[in-house]
Amino acid sequence: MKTQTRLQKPTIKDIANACGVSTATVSYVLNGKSVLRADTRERVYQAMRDMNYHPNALARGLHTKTMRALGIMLGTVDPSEFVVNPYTSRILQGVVQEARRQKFHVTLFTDDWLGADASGPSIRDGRTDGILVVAPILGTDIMDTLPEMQPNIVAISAPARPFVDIVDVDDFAGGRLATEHLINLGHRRIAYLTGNSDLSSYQPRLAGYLAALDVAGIEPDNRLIVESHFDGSLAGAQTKALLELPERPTAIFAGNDAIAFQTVSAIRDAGLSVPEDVSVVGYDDMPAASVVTPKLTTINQPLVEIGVTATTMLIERIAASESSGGLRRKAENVLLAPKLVVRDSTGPLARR
Amino acid sequence: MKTQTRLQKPTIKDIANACGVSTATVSYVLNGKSVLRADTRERVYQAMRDMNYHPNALARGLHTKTMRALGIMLGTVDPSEFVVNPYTSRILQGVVQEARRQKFHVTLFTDDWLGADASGPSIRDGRTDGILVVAPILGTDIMDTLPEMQPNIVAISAPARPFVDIVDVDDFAGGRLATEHLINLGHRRIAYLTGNSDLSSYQPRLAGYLAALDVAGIEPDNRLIVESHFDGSLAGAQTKALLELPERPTAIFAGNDAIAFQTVSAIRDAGLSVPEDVSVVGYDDMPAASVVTPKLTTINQPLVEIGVTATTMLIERIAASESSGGLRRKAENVLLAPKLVVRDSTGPLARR
DNA sequence: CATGATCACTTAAACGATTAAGTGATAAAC
DNA sequence: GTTTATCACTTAATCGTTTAAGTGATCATG
Repeated sequence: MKTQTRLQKPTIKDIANACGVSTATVSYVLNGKSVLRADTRERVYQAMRDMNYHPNALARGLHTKTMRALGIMLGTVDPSEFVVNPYTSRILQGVVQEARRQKFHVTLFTDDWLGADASGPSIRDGRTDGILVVAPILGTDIMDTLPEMQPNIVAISAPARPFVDIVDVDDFAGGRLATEHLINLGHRRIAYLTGNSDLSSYQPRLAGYLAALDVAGIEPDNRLIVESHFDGSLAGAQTKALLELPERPTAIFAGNDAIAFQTVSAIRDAGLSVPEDVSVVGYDDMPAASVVTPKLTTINQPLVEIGVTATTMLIERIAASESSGGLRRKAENVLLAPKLVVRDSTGPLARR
Repeated sequence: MKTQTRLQKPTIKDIANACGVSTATVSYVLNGKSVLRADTRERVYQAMRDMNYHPNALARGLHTKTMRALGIMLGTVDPSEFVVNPYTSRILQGVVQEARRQKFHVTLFTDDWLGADASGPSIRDGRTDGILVVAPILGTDIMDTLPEMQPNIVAISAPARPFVDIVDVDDFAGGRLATEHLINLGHRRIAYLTGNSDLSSYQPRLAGYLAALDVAGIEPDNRLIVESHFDGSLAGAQTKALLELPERPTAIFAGNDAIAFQTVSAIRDAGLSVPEDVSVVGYDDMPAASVVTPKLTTINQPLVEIGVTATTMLIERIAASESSGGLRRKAENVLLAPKLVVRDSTGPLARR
């Protein structure tokens, strides 16, 4: 039984036997933590190459308690959608980019996260050193339960919590930026087709919109503030309704580009043109925004940068917890600024 | 030193001690593989809840040699781009979707894959049960070296290899489909702005284009076959050149939608219109294709389905290798059919 | 020439699970 | 009343590493 042909992967023991040294020695050449004679080292390397040996990450991780891997918790209801969602996929791009630079792998958790009980198994099972929580839907309690399961957490686009680092784009600034732009063009009746109210971006963007109006001395009109949906499905009908108001808006601030596209279509369907009759500003600066006609004025969010920043912070946190033996660091809170991208869908208020 | 306060995560031993049973018993309640008295089981569950215990996946995986995790090898040069690449990101969506259904996690490997030596460490270090190789660039040798490092492999959009399952879209059919459509509209001078020749889709699509011409009795014209780049950067100038030919093409088959967008722009810049003067068909059916003017006729690839299929096959393969003790299965080869999506950028040949 | 350093390793105890084999008690069978 | 089966566990080996502590040889020191 002992002399069966070696079909199994070789272990450190096989290498040690082949070289006539102990497993400890092999481990030391692997990790370079001890002084070894050059010829021993070379002999071991040679055996590794000959036998096509690669260390087992589980055995190593079991002992060292580090895997050089980050976990990503997909905050959306359907995690597979997360990957193509233009918003989250660019964040993910930043994450992978920075993780790669620092030689970390990235694991997408596929568990169901709804309900505190269900959450947790895989985020603390040792396969990752820390986790990134991306845009959890509002109303879930994961942000309360997670930090005590896994201290190495950085959240993106999430409500603030003690002991959890947060990275987010400044939604207030974004809402204000878009609205100010329209005000500067002379518009005063500015409608706002908001995004979903169950996302954390809802409140601050609305506040930014209202703040801009306030500074300009414009009284907000509740009929001009309509809760739309980020998938754009509601925007057509809602725009139609807005245009049929006694005093119709001369500008529409759309909660994202998908809404903006539908808004533009609806405006045209109503026999009006963009931006001559109605200006439209979007949000997100998706690739399609620069390719449609008219090219969309929109708010660009530094999404890749968010991913990079969050990843940098998480890896820092992991390093800190390794050296400090798990002392809780106080939370950091980073807000990145969105940028206004002026294209062709906005123009000065037409004199009548 | 032994009586320090328990700040560490509890282990199976802690649970066993707390309940006055052996660790084996705790393990059995965890895995339900042995008959236990109901009250013992309940006592153990209670302790787990009280102490907030979760099993360590590394320790478990070390013994069982399975992690319920899939690895993804990003075949592109820059893996972070992979995530937003409209092609690969939809495949990834299918992968995550199916992995989630079967309760597998998905790990994005961030290693450098260029060069046979560099490749390999993490794909066989035990952290995943199998790997998916997505669209490796042609000319790399990973497809030769990988299978012997990790038998559980399924490749997407990769050149065929013994013992490696391949899932791909039928590029020949796609090239023929697009060309036939133009031929059916009466076109005979049909240019082809190909994609990058270093990708495996190049040859079969070109063959499909030529086959369609051949069936229609059209002599291929080398001046009409131009190697472009998938990022669209070359297409503008190349289209301009095509339009300046003595007998200019009446239709252009673009290697992908990005190329098609630039082609349409260039046609307009030349004072011509789409589809009246020149028909354009794209490839990929990106989201933007249905949003531009004119809406783009294009070839839709079942990308999500590719991801799902590949993942299903990989998980089957993993299950098979677990039960058969690593016997090599013969390779399967699945080709999925692309679909023609007719929109507004193609029209019948104008009578002159 | 005993003492201490230094070198180049080896020994052996972890890490946190799983699981085949063993055990003692009770119940059923003959 | 001995044997056998069943139940409900426990014992102990194992998975493949890491690493603190130990060891024997060689060399320099006072």
